[in-house]
Amino acid sequence: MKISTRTRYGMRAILELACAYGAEPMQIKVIADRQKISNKYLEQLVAIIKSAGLVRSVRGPHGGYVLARDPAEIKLSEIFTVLEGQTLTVECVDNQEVCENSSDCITRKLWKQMNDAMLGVLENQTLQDLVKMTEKERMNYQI
Amino acid sequence: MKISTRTRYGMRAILELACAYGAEPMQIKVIADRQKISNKYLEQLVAIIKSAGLVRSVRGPHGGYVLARDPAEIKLSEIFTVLEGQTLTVECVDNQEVCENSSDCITRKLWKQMNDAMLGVLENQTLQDLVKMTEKERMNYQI
DNA sequence: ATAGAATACTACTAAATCAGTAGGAATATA
DNA sequence: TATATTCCTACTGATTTAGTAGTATTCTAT
Repeated sequence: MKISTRTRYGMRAILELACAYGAEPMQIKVIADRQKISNKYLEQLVAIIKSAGLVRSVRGPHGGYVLARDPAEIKLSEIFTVLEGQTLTVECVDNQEVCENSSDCITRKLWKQMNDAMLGVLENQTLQDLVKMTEKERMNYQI
Repeated sequence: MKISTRTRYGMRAILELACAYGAEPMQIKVIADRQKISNKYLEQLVAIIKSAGLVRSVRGPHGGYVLARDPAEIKLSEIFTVLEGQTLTVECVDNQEVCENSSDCITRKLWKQMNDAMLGVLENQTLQDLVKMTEKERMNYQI
């Protein structure tokens, strides 16, 4: 059970944009270089994030991408869902109807516990929290 | 991000064996029928569980499988790991060396939180807990 | 105007994984 | 010896993943 590269790259990319919130648009190329991600692949990932309304784009020279909302207003769960899909463990957790036994399935209760445990982590943090951690990390590095 | 069918089926199968702990060996066929799982596929899954030492087998007529240890002594994390693999979110969480940036990677901290959240669920429950829930569920049904 | 910088769009692909199916070998029981 | 069961291995179609590739579109600056 792994988080896809798509989600890992996408999260790193949007964190870059969150760190640059309020500044000039940032280009795919810049993010790709910094994060060591394939330029072309990242293009597609950012397109996904954009179509979800999390970032806006500016075309042409000096263009790039900017975060669409304040980092404090973007929960990590929202980003994760866009990139990885809604299901965190098993489909029947979100959608009882996919299995007729779901109402009294014991293992489903287990998957739901795991699901909710992850969801708690993602719901209780925003991009702003990651930005702060990034800044703190950079300070440590400088000292 | 989904838990594989392998893990879901395998967990249901071992729960059947846990419910039958102390009784006669239970055959693949019986489990497969009850859980509506392909017989042949389940054979392979139980083989995985067996090679991990969680169940023992008895060949020939009246044979089948029995849980190798008391259900209370088998943590759910052990079963999950055998079926799904060690990684719950991202490899670098268990294995820092797979990425040179892991030491100051902010997103890794996030994946680790999610990882630990799930692990907490799996570490703090044993098969015995699922057996009890199963019995309770059956009682509700009878009333 | 036009060159160039950037995003936007669409199609293709190699590799891996998943969820099985299939068939027969080995072993124990009655 | 017939039968019930596990054991072992090989194959397969479908899907997903992590890209690569090429071109079209849009905006800016000169």
